[in-house]
Amino acid sequence: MGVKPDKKVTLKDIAQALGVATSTVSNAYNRPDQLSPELRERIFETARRLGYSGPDPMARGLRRGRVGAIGVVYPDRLSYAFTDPVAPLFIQGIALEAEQAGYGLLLVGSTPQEDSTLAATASVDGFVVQCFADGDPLYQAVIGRRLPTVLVDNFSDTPGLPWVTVDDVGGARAAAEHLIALGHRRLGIASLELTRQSVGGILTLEQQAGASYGPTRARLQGYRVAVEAAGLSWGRDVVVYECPENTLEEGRRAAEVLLGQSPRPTAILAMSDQLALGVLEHAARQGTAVPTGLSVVGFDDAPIAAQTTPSLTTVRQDHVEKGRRAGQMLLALLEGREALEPVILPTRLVVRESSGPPPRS
Amino acid sequence: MGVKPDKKVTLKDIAQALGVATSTVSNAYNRPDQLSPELRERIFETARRLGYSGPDPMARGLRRGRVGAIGVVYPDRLSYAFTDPVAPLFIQGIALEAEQAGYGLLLVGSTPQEDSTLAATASVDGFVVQCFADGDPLYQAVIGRRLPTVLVDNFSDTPGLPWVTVDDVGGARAAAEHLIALGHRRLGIASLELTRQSVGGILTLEQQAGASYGPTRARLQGYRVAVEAAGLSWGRDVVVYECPENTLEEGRRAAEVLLGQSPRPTAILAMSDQLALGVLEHAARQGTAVPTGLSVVGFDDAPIAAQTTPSLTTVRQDHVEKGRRAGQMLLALLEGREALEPVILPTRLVVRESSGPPPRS
DNA sequence: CTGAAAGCGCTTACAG
DNA sequence: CTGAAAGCGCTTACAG
Repeated sequence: MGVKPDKKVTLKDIAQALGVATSTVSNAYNRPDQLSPELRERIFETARRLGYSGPDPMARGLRRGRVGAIGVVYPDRLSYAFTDPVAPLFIQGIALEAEQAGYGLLLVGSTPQEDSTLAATASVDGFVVQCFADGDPLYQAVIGRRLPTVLVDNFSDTPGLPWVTVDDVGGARAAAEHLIALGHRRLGIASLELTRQSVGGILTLEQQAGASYGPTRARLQGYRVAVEAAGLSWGRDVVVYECPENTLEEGRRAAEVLLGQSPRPTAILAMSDQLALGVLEHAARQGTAVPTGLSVVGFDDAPIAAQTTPSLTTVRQDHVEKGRRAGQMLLALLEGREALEPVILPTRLVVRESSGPPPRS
Repeated sequence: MGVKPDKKVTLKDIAQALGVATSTVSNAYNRPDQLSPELRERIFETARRLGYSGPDPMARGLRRGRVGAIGVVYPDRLSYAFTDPVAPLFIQGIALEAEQAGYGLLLVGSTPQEDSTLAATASVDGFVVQCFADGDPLYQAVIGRRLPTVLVDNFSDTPGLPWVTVDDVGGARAAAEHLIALGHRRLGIASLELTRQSVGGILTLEQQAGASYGPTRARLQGYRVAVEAAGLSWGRDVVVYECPENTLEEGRRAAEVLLGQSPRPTAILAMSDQLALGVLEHAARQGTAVPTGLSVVGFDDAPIAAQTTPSLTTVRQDHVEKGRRAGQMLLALLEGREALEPVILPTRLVVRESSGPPPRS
């Protein structure tokens, strides 16, 4: 340490040392116009000398009812958040707005102990909450705080809070339509989690109906609309595999299982680029050429999607913008401005090299 | 909103409603063993009914002298942090430790207004500070807080605080030695910033001597040791181009300028993978084959380095581990345990496809 | 321009 | 097991 003082120096100490009232010292920091520049400088000088680092943030926060921090809540362990290449983009978007307004970002996730104390005890002025499953205790803890809160990504039980989401249904539909238009008649889906703590595997129709995560549910629906509009049977021509985690490994496993089905799918729709990259990896290892032997379509348009070989056909959503909008909505609430209207951001199919006609057979 | 109560419900309200002392209500939340389970349940029941969401974090923080948050300070605008593919890994490392101990992560950067108020007013128990240039006001503001603080990445003026860094000198040296061993005699360096708010460009020897950022200085030194050990002249055989930002675009520009020198370098050492990827892009656009026409070596071993075509030869450092160690050191301080010793993490050259012998000429 | 006083919402010895 | 009291460090009307 070395710098840690023996006892905390407070505003009061400065006031005493100078023989002025504490309110005057407070004013020196918060209302420069309320005292002479000379006195103000003497106060700062004394503060420096005594090692006073300015008003204590917690005491000030308590008094003012504002700390200057936005809570960004991740539905899982925080360390997992950074496994996903698009999570940083979303946070960047929030940061863009927060830094303008002078707010910091408090990242909150679940703890290994599975309690939700962090959300219950986080010193923040409001929350941005992303993609929770119904009944998640962490989510309940956040809502229980009754702070200004913005919901991101298709919540199923939105309690009247402002929200921003993306057109998951439309994006998924466009992805499936693209493959069907190319001639594919047998599709595999590498799905994100449907419910909390799912174990993964091939899903029955009944299990699919129980999807609790908003984006997952919406994307399944979008795929299905396209499939049925083309006269195909969702139950017979499509296999859905649920990945218990959004990782490369699970993407590989999904590909392995899906390609082991018979009849074999000629294309795989992945609900994230992360999963799609795993599918590409599996294909490369198996010597399956993409797109001639297998078509792959992702979701997100992560920066890496354009850089892989082959580059990835995917559904683009603007994660930075999603974060910005959420930040704007929350700041409007925090600053007492008029609440912003909910927003549905567009998605857009980006066709690259990983999709093509199915192999002739 | 909808959920915002008219007036804040406090612990006192619960106590009054039940006719017990406030301390009893407080105990219900903090010391379950201090009262009967029945009374405790009645208290929670009343809290639910009145819409009390538990003890106010700020008041509790003020009283206890602890908020449960670690400040992670980024030397620039926070939104830039997520431009770098390795920043999330570092944060992930800190998160891994913080979530174990029940701490949240408060991300703090500079604000567009260039003041350092956020660092001065952030409600945190301690700081992890990464890579500041000498005299940066944001850094001064953090140090001025006199909170437990851990320094990451080669600080030049370390005021006796615990720190973790990596062997930048050794890594850079290994990278340069690798190229020299392959036969390269003329090197270009795509450098990270040397000082705050630098404008970039080719650097004179004198300018190089003024490097203020620790890692930049250390890597320049490492490259130089290798160059001079091989009997080459640092001033004559090496061109250093400073990139004012760590982005793909600046990497492209660096390549453009460096390859415009005469004699032309046959290899480029980039101080980050991000810059190296920019160099690769420029080469691809110019039709310069890598590694046959140009060798490129990065720094970091970001996840994407293995995925590019050609894959990137680079210096590996473990960003997650760096974050973990910083987190461990800070937590040791916060929890009053014995301070951990400073750590220098190893770096290691990872040879991939982007480096080879120079073209014959 | 300056100062005395109240109070933000809680926790913690301490006494019973 | 329960309660009265002090105080964490500050800001904000308010009076002068």
